[in-house]
Amino acid sequence: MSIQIYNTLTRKKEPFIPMEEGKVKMYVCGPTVYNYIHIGNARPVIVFDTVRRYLEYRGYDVTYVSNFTDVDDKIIRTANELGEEVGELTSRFIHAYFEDVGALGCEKADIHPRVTEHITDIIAFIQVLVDKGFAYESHGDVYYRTRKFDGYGKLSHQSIDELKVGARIEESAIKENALDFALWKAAKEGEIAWDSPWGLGRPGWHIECSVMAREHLGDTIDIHAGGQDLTFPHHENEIAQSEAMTGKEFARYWMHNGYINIDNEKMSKSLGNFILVNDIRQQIDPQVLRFFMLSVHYRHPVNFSQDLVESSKNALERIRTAYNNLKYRLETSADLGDQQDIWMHKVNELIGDFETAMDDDFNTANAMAAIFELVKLANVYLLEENTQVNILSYFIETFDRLMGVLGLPFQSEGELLDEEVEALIEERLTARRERNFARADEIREKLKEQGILLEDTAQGTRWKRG
RNA sequence: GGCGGCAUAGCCAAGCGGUAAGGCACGGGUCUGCAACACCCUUACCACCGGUUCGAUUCCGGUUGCCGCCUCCA
Repeated sequence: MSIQIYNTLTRKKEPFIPMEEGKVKMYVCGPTVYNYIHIGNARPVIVFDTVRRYLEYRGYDVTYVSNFTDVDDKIIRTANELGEEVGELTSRFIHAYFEDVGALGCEKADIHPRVTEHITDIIAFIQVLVDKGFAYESHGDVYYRTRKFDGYGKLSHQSIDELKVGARIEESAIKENALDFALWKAAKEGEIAWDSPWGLGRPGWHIECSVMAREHLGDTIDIHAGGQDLTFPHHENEIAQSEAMTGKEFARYWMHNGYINIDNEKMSKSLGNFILVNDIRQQIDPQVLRFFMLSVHYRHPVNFSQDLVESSKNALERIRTAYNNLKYRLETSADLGDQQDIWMHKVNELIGDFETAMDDDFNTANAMAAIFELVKLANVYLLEENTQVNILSYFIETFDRLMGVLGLPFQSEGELLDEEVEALIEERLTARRERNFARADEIREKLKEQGILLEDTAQGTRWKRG
């Protein structure tokens, strides 16, 4: 069974068959860098990072491109307000972006192109559209002639006429049609600008993705992804631009993630109800945040609240505990060499469940259910008096692989305790042996205040940070 | 007005024709010197009304409620 992907273009799940066997070309729309990203911005980054990881797990060679919009109205406005150069502002927030999504366990794209590095390509692209009659110059701007492109509306499944009815855009004297959109914007006094055949100006928003996707991945790409709200107009416009330019299909699979809501309302910069990743990751383990986001199917909305994050924290803790218990048990287990057995067979079944879930349009919620079944299985195995190294190792290896796909690797607990703490643990052991439980509890309480939790197991006393 | 989504236990969330996965929380039990971890047990008339079907949470029609896109937006 191949991977099934829900394609916005066809509104159906389709078997995923890349153009070139074993290779995937993937483009994900990135942020406009004039502020720290909020957790809503982080969702597509996490979701599609996970998609990428799973494709790689499945053996695909993925080329992943994600852009930065580093020039646009909001950037210019913010730079003016802060009295900062556009370039300074954007590099500051690009840096912050990498820190934020890095903390959330997202790998860097293979290529992170920036608009300002592609101005020449953008101008050349627009020129072709003008030459082909798909674009026209007006008052120093250049607009896309939406009427001319037959497929306009095919992604958002709207006809031009329907769109016009709903459009809150004023009919403009500058544009031929209200739905025409800017490819190139004439510069206003003092704005950052580049020279072009149409005078000083800068690119419109939509053109950059068409150009950069083509530049780095070619005329046709396998997967184009982004937030649901980009479907229209952004992605619709990209299709119009790219397909008019090349005469070829632009993207074969369109994937869109749902929003993050706060109190059942969309979180957005314009509504002002956003939570910055930069703030929240100081308070909440970023892995918990990632776990939380992946606990819901990517196309569904997810409501954010402290309570839900708290329950995610406990859930993740259960997985980590099982993993650590397996590792701990390694030291006191028999090494009988490699041998197959019933436990490993059950683990394999759960790996199969995990893959079935992920194959089904990256159903991370179900994939996690498989992981929890694995947790249960591991815990039951740990109930056995005599555990074996090769079975424990297989559990551990499986946890590492599957959690790796979700971008939730286990952090090593390699840190050492200071001597004082070690001494206290020793003292407590002695106290317990002498059945001086008052002293033992006192020590445990004391260490707890320092964030060190002690657990007495059949294999000895162990500690963990809590 | 056009297009679309959602409504499943206290909470979160899968499932989408054969009487409901998983997680969190709660309660009961086992284990433990006590804990912690863990294990076992318990917990659902699948928004409402019709229809199709031997059979519907799952398909169709309608109702209600919530949300989104059609404007910058992940």
